[in-house]
Amino acid sequence: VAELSRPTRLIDVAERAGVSIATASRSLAGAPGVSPSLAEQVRRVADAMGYVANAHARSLAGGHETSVGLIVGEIDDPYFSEIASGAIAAAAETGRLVQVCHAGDPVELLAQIRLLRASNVGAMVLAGSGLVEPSLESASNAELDAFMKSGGRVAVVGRHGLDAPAVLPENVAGGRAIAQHLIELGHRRIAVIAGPAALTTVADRLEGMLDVFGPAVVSLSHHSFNRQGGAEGARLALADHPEVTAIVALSDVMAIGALAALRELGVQVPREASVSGFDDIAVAADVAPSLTTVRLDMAAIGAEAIRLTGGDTPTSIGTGHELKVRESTARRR
Amino acid sequence: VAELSRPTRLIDVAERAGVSIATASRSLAGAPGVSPSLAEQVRRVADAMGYVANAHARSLAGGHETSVGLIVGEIDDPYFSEIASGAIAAAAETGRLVQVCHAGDPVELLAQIRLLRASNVGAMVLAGSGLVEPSLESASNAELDAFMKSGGRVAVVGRHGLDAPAVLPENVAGGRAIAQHLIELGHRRIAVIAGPAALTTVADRLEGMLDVFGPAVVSLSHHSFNRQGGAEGARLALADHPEVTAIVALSDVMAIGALAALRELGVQVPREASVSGFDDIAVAADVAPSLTTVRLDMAAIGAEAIRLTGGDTPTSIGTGHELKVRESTARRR
DNA sequence: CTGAAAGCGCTTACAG
DNA sequence: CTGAAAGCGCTTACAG
Repeated sequence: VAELSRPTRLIDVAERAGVSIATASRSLAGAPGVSPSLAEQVRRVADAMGYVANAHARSLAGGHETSVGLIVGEIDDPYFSEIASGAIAAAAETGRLVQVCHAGDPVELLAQIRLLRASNVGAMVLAGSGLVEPSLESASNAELDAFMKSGGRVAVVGRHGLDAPAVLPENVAGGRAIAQHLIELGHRRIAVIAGPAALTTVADRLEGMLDVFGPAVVSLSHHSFNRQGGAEGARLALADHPEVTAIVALSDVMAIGALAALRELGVQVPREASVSGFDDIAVAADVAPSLTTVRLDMAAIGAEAIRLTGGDTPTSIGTGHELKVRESTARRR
Repeated sequence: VAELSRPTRLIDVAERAGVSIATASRSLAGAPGVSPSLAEQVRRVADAMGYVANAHARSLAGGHETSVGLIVGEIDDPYFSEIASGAIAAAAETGRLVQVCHAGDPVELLAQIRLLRASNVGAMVLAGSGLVEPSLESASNAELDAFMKSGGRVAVVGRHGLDAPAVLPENVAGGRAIAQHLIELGHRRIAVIAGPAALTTVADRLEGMLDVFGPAVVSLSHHSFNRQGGAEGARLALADHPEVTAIVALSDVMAIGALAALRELGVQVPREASVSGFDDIAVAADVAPSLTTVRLDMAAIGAEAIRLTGGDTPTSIGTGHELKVRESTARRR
């Protein structure tokens, strides 16, 4: 097939097909103004030559973008890798490629948005959480606004201070559901282990929980949104409040860290303390004990976000949630 | 900062700095032939304007590539997401962006390589396994060869039939290590649950294991390289060979599936049967029971692969392995 | 050391 | 319906 030392160009296809590059371009784009039979023939030639348009030239010339940028906190985190998986699959459906970037703070975020913009992606998806304090987002939002004004499409996951279509995970309702579950099990001395207070995701989940828990929360602390943070939170909570009967983590990954800490401390779950998570990452059902959590379906969230960058539905959509009761929570003894 | 509705261009910077675009280009590239003070001034202006070069124009004009393609099986799989995480971080060190693609079979692989090539990435990393049967790789290898001939850099993870620098996970040695461990624990009736026989990764891990196990293997079956495949394998193995005392999965994800199946069947691990995995994904320590496995350090593998696309070390490198003994394996009773 | 100009591979008005 | 030509934003020989 490809014996050439450089990719086949449009002009190669045009020559072989005996047409101008303008006609070749139109034929391959399916643009009007070419006789159907000629277009078909050009397409056949292009196929046979394994031709794929140079994305840079196409982009520079003002054609359609084939690449979309996806900004996550850490692809390593199952929450984000499941979103990315859904996004990559959805993008592939329309022949688009996904550029994945890490951005853990506002400075990195701004840098990545600029890089993505310079890379001339057609769209960007912000999968990371929005920030509670708007001023911290202002620089990156200005850059995104400029991107959108120049025709770029943006979609966000969660509550951002940005006028862009959004996929809204049901964080408040999910928080309420998990809290309800624990209250029904009789728990009244509860420790909440939260992620960074700066994130809207954390604020929303917390809001739903505190709504239901009310005074049952005896301890609330903020930690990194990872395994380590969860372990730390669990140790601190139990040290300061040994009377706690349930530990509520704001993500599954944190809950898994909490579970590990409790194991080390010799605290039996759920006999001596219930533990719950949030997200329902794939492995939540396989840890010990299996984790009671709120399912968000991150793959669907990622796929929807990609679709929002394609269509002309500038609205926001939710994606549901579902309480998953497993072994890590039990009636208070 | 950016009030414009379109990104700042080189010509904007040049005008503001009072120089030609040629001089501006050289200044920003750090190319020789510009007086240091002028270059410094241009850089200051560019910074102040938040200028980032249009990657497409740069690429078309023959400048350096800033994007690298990473082809994985499924980003959702922790094995690959950990590789991707290391790769993205390493690429960011040199200001490069990573395009992540899914390719589950030779046809998809060929399509993704072409798309990546058309997208004019400067380098590609094949993170998925090579294939035992060379003819199945020939089409994609031809495309990769053409890419390399035209100056593209390629690095692969694992044993591929391709003349490119490679990061070689120690699959054979790792297989031997885990097998040794089980033999030392006294197991002599062992079921091996492997991934697809078509993959060199599977062939290599198997080779190391069978070397040591010899006739102790009473059952060997191939399944999908995922949780489902592991569960299926465990059920089949126990149904056909109830005398088995150890189940060896060829990846942690498969082992987690096996653990789930055994739980459903009421088989106690490790009391009634030992179970081992391979890879040491992050969650291996947190499942129930925690998983004995071989640690490969995928993040390091991903980072090394990216580095191989940058340097001029066209060699192959290994990245070590380490037996991690946890709760899922025990002495035969 | 600096600049004018060609060219990368496309797409899209503009002519015919 | 088809083609010649301009132009996207850069980089890099080629002049000076």
